[in-house]
Amino acid sequence: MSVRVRFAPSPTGFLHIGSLRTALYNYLFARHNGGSCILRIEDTDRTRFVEGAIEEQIASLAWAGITFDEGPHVGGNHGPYTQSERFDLYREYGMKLVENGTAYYAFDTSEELDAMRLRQQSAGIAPKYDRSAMRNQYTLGEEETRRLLDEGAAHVIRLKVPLHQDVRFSDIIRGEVIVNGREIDDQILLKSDGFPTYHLANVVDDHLMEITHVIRAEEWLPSTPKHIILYQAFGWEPPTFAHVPLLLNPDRSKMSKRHGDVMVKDFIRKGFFPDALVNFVSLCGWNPGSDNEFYSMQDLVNSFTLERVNKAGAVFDYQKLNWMNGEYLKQRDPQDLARELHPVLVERGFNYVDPTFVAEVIALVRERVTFVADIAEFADYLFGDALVPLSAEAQAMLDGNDKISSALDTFRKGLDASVIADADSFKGLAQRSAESVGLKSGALMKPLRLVLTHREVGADLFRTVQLLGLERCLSRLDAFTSHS
RNA sequence: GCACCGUUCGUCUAGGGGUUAGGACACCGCUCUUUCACAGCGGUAACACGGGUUCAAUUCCCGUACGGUGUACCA
Repeated sequence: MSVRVRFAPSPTGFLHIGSLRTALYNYLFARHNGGSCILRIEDTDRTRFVEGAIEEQIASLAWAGITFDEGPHVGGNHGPYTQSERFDLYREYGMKLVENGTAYYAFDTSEELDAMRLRQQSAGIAPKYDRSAMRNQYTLGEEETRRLLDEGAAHVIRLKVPLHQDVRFSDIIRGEVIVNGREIDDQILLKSDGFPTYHLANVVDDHLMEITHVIRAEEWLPSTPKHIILYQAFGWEPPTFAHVPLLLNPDRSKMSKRHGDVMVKDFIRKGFFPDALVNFVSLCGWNPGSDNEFYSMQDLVNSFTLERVNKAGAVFDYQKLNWMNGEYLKQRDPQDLARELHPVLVERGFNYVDPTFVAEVIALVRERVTFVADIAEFADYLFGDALVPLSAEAQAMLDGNDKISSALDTFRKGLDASVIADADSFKGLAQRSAESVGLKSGALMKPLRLVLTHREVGADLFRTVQLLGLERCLSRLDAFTSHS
């Protein structure tokens, strides 16, 4: 039987970075095994539905290079892939369980349930549906149940959990997990609005869609026994489970927006490369047992196995992600990067944005920044004529320093096309200019950089001068001279 | 509270009965250098604790501690 996995988000908001990783692991596992990766939308909670969320999540996944073989957007033989479109199915399967005695009607109001939990809490026992004390099919009797149903009373259908039975399943990542039946709640399967809960819909769909491996976040581990019971109740073979560890905040709690950006769209907006993000995220909780840290999507597909997924949660290290993006930045084709940077430059109103020129600037400065867009700020003096104001320290260094002024003046007089064309000529001129006032050439470089770029740090000054061009260099030197 | 899951440098991790416990990010230092960065070299830094089992345990077992997740008519 060929592998079939699914990624099953709910359309309640933007795609979370943790979800991206879960989707990625599903995708990698499917590709690695020549199987299918299915997208299923779990929108059974009508109150939490967010307009446009499905589209956003699919787009974020696609941005990362994660595509699906079946799903609401691409079709397939096991559709529909949106649970709200499968509404009737769940009722039908829920009723099968009522008929075979593994599920039952319950009529309790939420107030009654709250009261029950309160009672249990104060009695110091675990909150759990009390089948023998609440208002349900068993306590009310067949006749009364029938009557309530006939008169259209609000009701739910609950799973009848076998009390005296250990539930066990094998998780690829965790190993054998055993839970005592008495710990498991009589989960609601069908809500009073007729919609299924996650638990029912999930099991029914995974079975009907012939899912072989359920790869999902660790937060689902505690409810997996319910799902196993559900499979048993239906008489179905459960899929293989693999619960992947959580992505964590620095304080080791479940990763949330409290500590920084967590939505994929935030990472896109910040300018991360999709392959850098995918590379980084794949290594949060998994590694192929090698010291190499750089993997293309194809590399990941080739080496991914669930057996090498870690058990413990991983703190999401933004700093290391930045580093990795910088590494990708250094390997990208400058021409491609120029295309990406262009709109940013235009938006900032720069006028030196010829693609070839921009690519040269990128090649010069990219090892100093993390994102392509940073280059617009880092090398603004190359893209436009307006310079940022000099810092106070820079001003102090240049002001009233006769030696430097004089050396700069000498430099300006000697600057011509031939100097700009050749690094040695440039260095020679700088040296002569400096020595003319008894300075070392190094002592002139900083003032020169300040005058030409208004920045204290930057890339190689000769290359910078070259890219600036003679005209701009002269006019900036002149502007300095006329001020001093 | 109860259930489940987890625990190797600050972080991501490799490893696994006998190792100088390896790599990466970050940090510190040196080299290079016109600055910053890159690169190169070097450094600080970890097996949560207690019992077993064993000739030997960081590695296997059991506890404890700590942490996380779950405990909804949410997923």
